[in-house]
Amino acid sequence: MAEAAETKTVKLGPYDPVAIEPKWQARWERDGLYAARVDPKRQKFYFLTMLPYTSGNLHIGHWYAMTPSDARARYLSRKGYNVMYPIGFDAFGLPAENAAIDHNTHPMQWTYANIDRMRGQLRSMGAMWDWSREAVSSDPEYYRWTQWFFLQLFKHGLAYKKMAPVDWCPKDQTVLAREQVIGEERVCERCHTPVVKKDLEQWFFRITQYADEMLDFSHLDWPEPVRLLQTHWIGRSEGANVTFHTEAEDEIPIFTTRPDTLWGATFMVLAPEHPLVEVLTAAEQQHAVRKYVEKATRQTDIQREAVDKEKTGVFTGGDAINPVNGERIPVWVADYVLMTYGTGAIMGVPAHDGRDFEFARKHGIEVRPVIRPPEGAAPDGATLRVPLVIYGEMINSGPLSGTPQERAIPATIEYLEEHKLGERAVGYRLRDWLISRQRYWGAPIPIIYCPVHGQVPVPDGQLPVRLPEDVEWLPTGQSPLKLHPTWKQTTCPIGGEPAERDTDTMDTFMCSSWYHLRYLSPDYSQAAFDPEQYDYWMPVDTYTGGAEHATMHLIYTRFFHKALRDMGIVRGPEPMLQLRNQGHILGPDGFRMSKSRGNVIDPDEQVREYGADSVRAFLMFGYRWPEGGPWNTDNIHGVVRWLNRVWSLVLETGAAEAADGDPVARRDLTRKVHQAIRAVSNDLENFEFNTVVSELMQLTNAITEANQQGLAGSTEFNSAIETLLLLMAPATPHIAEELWERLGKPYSIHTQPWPEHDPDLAKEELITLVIQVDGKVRDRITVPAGISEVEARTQALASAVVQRFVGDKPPRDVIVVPGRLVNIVLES
RNA sequence: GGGGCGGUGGCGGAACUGGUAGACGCCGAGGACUUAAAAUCCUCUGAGGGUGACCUCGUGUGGGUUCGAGUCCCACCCGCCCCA
Repeated sequence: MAEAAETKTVKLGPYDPVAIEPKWQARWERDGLYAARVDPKRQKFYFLTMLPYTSGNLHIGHWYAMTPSDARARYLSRKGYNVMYPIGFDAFGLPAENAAIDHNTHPMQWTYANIDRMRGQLRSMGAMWDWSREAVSSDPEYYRWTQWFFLQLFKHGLAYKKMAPVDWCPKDQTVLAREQVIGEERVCERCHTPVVKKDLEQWFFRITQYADEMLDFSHLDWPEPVRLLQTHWIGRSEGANVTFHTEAEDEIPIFTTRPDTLWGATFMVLAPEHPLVEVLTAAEQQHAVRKYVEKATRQTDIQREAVDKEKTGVFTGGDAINPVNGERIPVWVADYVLMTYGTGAIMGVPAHDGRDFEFARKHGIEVRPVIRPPEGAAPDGATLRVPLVIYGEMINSGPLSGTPQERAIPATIEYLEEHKLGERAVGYRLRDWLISRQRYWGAPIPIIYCPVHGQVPVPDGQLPVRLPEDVEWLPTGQSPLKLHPTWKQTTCPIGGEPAERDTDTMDTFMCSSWYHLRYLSPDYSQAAFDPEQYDYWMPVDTYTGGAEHATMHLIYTRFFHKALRDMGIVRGPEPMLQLRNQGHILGPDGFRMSKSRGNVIDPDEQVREYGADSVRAFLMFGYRWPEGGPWNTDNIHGVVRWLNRVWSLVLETGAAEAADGDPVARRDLTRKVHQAIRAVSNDLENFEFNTVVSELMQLTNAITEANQQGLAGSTEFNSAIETLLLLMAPATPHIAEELWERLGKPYSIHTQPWPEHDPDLAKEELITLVIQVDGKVRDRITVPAGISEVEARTQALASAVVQRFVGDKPPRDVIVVPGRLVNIVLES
């Protein structure tokens, strides 16, 4: 008894998050509360959230992405899973160099200073990160393995070097992956400078080899929009490869999804960069073609493909032979055909393609319909006003005329194969992944060029190929490593000849394609990861991050996994089983936060002012997580008030003498508690964080009311308070721990089992039965929850209000929805 | 042009498989406490009308299905994203 009295001596005082939060953060870390260890007896859960780029300051957006994830990871841990929730830094990349230029420092210094600052900021969230698993992609012991993976891809024929026209950013002085060129204006995603084309020898990964497999999402619980985005990005299309010829027998291969329109080809178009342009151009067209090609290459990158753009082009003066009918058709050069897409040449079928139609009409080329619309007569090409982008019966198609719609494409392909003119083919929009970068701050490509042995991989024992620190890394268009006086000079690992290193670095998406593996064992030196850790933890069970990574990181990392799987390095069809995307927090003005706009919300300031728990709870409460929205300076007050109310409610009632109170009120309170357990659990499970907080607020309101009814000190009341704290702990870990301790409960609240709800206790005894007349609510009566349909009907008809509407006419129908409503139908 | 997502009070947002629209919170108004203010607490708060407990309207617009539609179907408008 004396002991009980002592535990109830509770210190009062104002809620001061700034005082309690760092204290608990330090304690949790000291105690290794969140260190995840392999434990075969327990069900593992690998919970991964996209790692931050080391941009210098954590953004409120990071909080928005990470703290609800953390709450869910905490919930799963309390449910009994052995949860691993790691964190690290995506530390290589262009912004480090650009910022270093601005700040007149070294990219490495800039990056590591940022990491230090960001570690502090991340700690202030009070998340359950296992810091012992931290990995930094710019550490030599990390990129050693990035390089090793590159070599594995190389050795398995998945990395190759080729000359290619690539997108070059003149400002950042580097090539970009196609994914990094954005918008109609085709600008660099970082600096928004229009990109230009350049021919360079570059390293590519054969991601296209996995195109088909990546269209299979059957192993994944990923959001439909991301799956669609990836499907469209991969862009599989079925059709045929057909080889046209020039009169000089040069081959012009094309890919078409509409082989059934081959007889309607009345011209061909080559991309300006197409090697045959020069060959085909007639003497009298030389000047015009050369001028056009020059102009096109210069503006290649600006709106070349835009649909609304005028279809410009020039005639080469040369002809090609249509293989199916031997007809000579003129070959044009036009910039609406891209060298990087397909084969860089197309057949022009103006009658049945929008862009070809526009081009033909503009340049006076014949339009010849070869497909009859399902209803109606054969159209006349001369008077056709819109292209017939349709499927139908083949006409004007030589031996295949009359082939019905369903047979048109297969029949044509059979014809092509039979006559050796072409064959069935599958085309993809997806291109191989260009990974070379002519910049400094990245992992060097571990290849040595030997005059005798050619491309020679750096032997594993010599990894990592370290990035030299003493370089002039300012952008010049050349790789900085190339300009270093000695770095590139080496000897051939095979024959010892003087040789040169590759001086490019790798796209940073390479680093982030496997970071989930480094988290398994960041200090492991025998391999990229410790197999024992892999066997236990992989695959990632839940992955959270922004949907904007759908066609980049999320495709690359799937490719990477599948490639490694085929090499026997990893197992399983996919690396990340469940994906959930959060939206974005905008500035209070509704625009994207940016320094130039001055609408950036600094999380540190918010934490100083309101405390981490309030910021966390507000970010969960104020938005639909997948959608996000503008930061709302007012709404956070509601959450702050709530936590203050919880604080004083718990502390004021914690010392209450044992009491009973009204039994009905006690049962009501218990019901609310069990309903809250059910709701909070469901919503954490389903990533519905806004209602998690609203349910916790409702439970707080119910307990406050119970307190006013004099229930404080009763078993039910104490249990309600305890449950409230247990349920709050994932969302607001610090205040929950602090109050838990002040109530004399055992450390730590974060290792307490998650409460289970009892369905019987959660069940309502009385319900409000809605009574409608002709679908309009006319009355509400309170009835026992288990009321029979007959009884519900009787009581509804007896309602005085209803009587007024019903009168003496017998109702046409009465619909009873058990537990919900009765609808009395009078009219038909 | 194609595809995706969304449109609910002054605001953020709730609403289970079609069944009480607006939970929870913000803002606002009134009141209590205070010398006063802040904080806190209480009441009200979709619109219109009858001045409490009554009716009408109301989930982007127009149609439809249904006893009943925010929810399902068709057409359209607007916003955001992706692709051309």
